[in-house]
Amino acid sequence: MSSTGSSSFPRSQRLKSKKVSELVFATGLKLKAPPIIVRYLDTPLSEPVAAQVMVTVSKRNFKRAVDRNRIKRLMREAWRLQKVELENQLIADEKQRAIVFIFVASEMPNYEIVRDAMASLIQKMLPTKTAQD
RNA sequence: AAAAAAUGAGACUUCAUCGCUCCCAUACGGGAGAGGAAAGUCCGGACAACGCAGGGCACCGUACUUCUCGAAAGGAAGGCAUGUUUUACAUGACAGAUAGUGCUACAGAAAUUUAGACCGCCGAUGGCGCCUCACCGAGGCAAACAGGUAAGGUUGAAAAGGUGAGGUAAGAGCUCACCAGCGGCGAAGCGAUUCGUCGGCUCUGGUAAACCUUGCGGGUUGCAAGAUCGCAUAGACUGACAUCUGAGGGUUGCCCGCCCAAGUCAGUGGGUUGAUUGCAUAGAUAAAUGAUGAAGCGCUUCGGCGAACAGAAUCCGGCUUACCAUUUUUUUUUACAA
RNA sequence: UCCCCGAUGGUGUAAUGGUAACACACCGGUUUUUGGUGCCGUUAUUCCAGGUUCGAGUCCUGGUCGGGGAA
Repeated sequence: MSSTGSSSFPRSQRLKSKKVSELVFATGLKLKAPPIIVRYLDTPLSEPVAAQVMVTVSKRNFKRAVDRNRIKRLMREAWRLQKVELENQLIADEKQRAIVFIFVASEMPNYEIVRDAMASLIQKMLPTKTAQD
């Protein structure tokens, strides 16, 4: 496991396992900060990282691949720049976490909306973690 | 000058910081990184597997000519047809309806192996009736009985060439002239085709984006093809057929042919379903190509915006569809000036 | 990525190239004291745009939307 958090986001920090993702959708905790919903679960991961993240956008709301690609890139960028605090907390607690971000609105967002929603979600995930301890 | 249409170009640029994917490097570090359509998947090709040689049928595609491209339903030039603002553009699945079969509703008298007589026209010829001529017989009149007739009317998308003249009892390509279509011959052209001439019109409605016929072309399946490694494994039971005069299999939509052949097929019930490669001078596999700031440039309703269509998944060529600002060329219309 | 299908009233389905039919639902009328039942009626640019044909839901071409399959 990498010793400290940083603002890089390599492939090893992407959630790719079908089993883990199904487990997250079935039993993970759920938090809302419109227009994003997050589901997450503390579980052992295949790679030695603090967290693995997946972002999704429904094809039903955004028909064109260009729009879906842009929203997913904005969400990844917002996560990359704000994840350090949560990562450090997880490393301190020696836990691994699988996280899925779901974009549920049907209108194109700008970067400020995505960044603020992501910040709100990360702050919400921190207290619940500390409360369990 | 404006508007509209068609057509071609164009598809923001540079720098810095933080990141992402791949490659090179021991390391520091360095390099590459979405489109004109990446789209639709409509054509064609590369590549791959299958067939053990080969042949036939079925099926599918295609259809004016010449040239061109590795090939194609692509491109260029030309011919013909249709349309229009009619002589210049646009469009065209432009082989065959005289090989055969089918369909052609309703309406209409009649809708296709020279059809069809409802109204109409005629009734020369034959017959019935009446009248006149003093006979045999001849002539006339009326009706429309037999019958003739496709000129005219009616229906329909379509009624069996069109117009005119002759002809006839009335009519009819029955005859003639011109036109249209068909066929033969000659000339021009590589050719599609065009022009001229002759012939008969007894055989000629439409539909082939109906079956079909003719010519030409196509083996089938697609990177989830395929290859390698790994993991698992299984025998059993039931039924059928057969053991060289041979079941079954290779074998594909089918058949012939060819090859293998002692066990095979079907069902019940079980096991496995990971990775690498294929794969690229962008290149992954829950799928990278982004965010922020500055300057320039463009637009602006002076707030600002970076645009429209749109995001590589084996690759290449073409087609089709979508498309903002700016701009090239052409055409048309309107206005103004000379 | 590759290969295939489909689209008909509000819903579910029909329809040899020849008047778009049936059932349920909705709405209106009628019968009934009222409601139900029954009876009568209304409701479709056959997904869109072109083409072939005398005539297209059907045949052909292009597009839009929806659905399915693959080792």
